[in-house]
Amino acid sequence: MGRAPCCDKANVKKGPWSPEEDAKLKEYIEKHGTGANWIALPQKAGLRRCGKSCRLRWLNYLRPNIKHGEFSDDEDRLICTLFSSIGSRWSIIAAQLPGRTDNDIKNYWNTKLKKKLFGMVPQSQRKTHHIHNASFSSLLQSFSPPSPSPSPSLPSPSPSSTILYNCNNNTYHTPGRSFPNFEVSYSSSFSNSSASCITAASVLQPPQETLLGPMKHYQLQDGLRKFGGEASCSSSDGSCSNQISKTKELENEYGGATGNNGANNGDQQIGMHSYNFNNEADENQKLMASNGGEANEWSEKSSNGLWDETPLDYGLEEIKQLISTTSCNSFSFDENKAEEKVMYY
DNA sequence: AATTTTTGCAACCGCTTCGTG
DNA sequence: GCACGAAGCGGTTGCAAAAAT
Repeated sequence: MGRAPCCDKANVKKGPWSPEEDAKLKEYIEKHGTGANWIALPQKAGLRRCGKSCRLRWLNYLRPNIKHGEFSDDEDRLICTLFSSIGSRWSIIAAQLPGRTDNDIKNYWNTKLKKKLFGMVPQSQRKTHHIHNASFSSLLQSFSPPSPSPSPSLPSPSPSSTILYNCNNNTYHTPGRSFPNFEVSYSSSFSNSSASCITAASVLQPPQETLLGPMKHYQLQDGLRKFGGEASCSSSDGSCSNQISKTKELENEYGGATGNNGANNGDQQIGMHSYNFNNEADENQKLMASNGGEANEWSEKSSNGLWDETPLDYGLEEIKQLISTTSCNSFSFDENKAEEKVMYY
């Protein structure tokens, strides 16, 4: 037995709204409000539409003070900061951007901002990713989760070693050490060894209970799927799931939670991506050898991938500027604004 | 000029959360 | 505490317009 439909599908119009329908809906809501009942509204307003559809049309398009068009740099930064803090919780992000809807921001992120931030890497340059040591560290910091800071006992990447990324379980590690409490989606850089060549790198929240709170899995992974395929996906069918555990209060996600911060998986490794912080080929070779050649396996796989986009010119400084202008740590969730939005509905 | 591909975004779908009895 | 229905939310889809070939 399936779920009861929210409306009579057979008698409901779908697809784009006509100006007449818009006018009817607007007029009705301006006169009567929503009556806190979207299901009953279309009938009262004389519309052959599903209540959900009416709600969406009103919220995303018809209600007053909706802002359309270009996002400002400030808005970009705010979106990035919030995204790096709370993930793809668009309604919360939208509450911080007056006049913007969650749908708008979601679309903007998926179609433009993500590309701006992460750029794309040509297929020919996907084998070994040489990342400038300091730059990568900076980037890790940019994406690191909000306060409280990770425990000093939480393993962190060695700044001068190679990192192997295991796309099967989304962990990374250096030889002899693994870091199951962090996730790194693959990053990309170019043969140019300058510090500004990184276009994509992100540290994701720990995939399991940690000192920072419950498991979270930011949608950055999903974002990267388009650019690189399998490496950014965690599930076996290639899909990328949003594993952010929803709790009633955001601070529960970040504050105070205790958990397992040291339970690593030993040294089991299935290296798929390799990152050479020192840009030293021989070091990387050693690593590959010590890893049973699995880094090579990845190289072969990736070279077959469809990754022919042109990299965007987003250097580290720009990313840092973009993200760190509003520090993650200084971000605070404004419950009042979110509440305002809810009440406006 | 015609066709194909890409992009942007409105709208839909279905799951989760919330409120109420 | 449970069941149910409505609202909220985020991922995905479909399609028109723009860009590329």
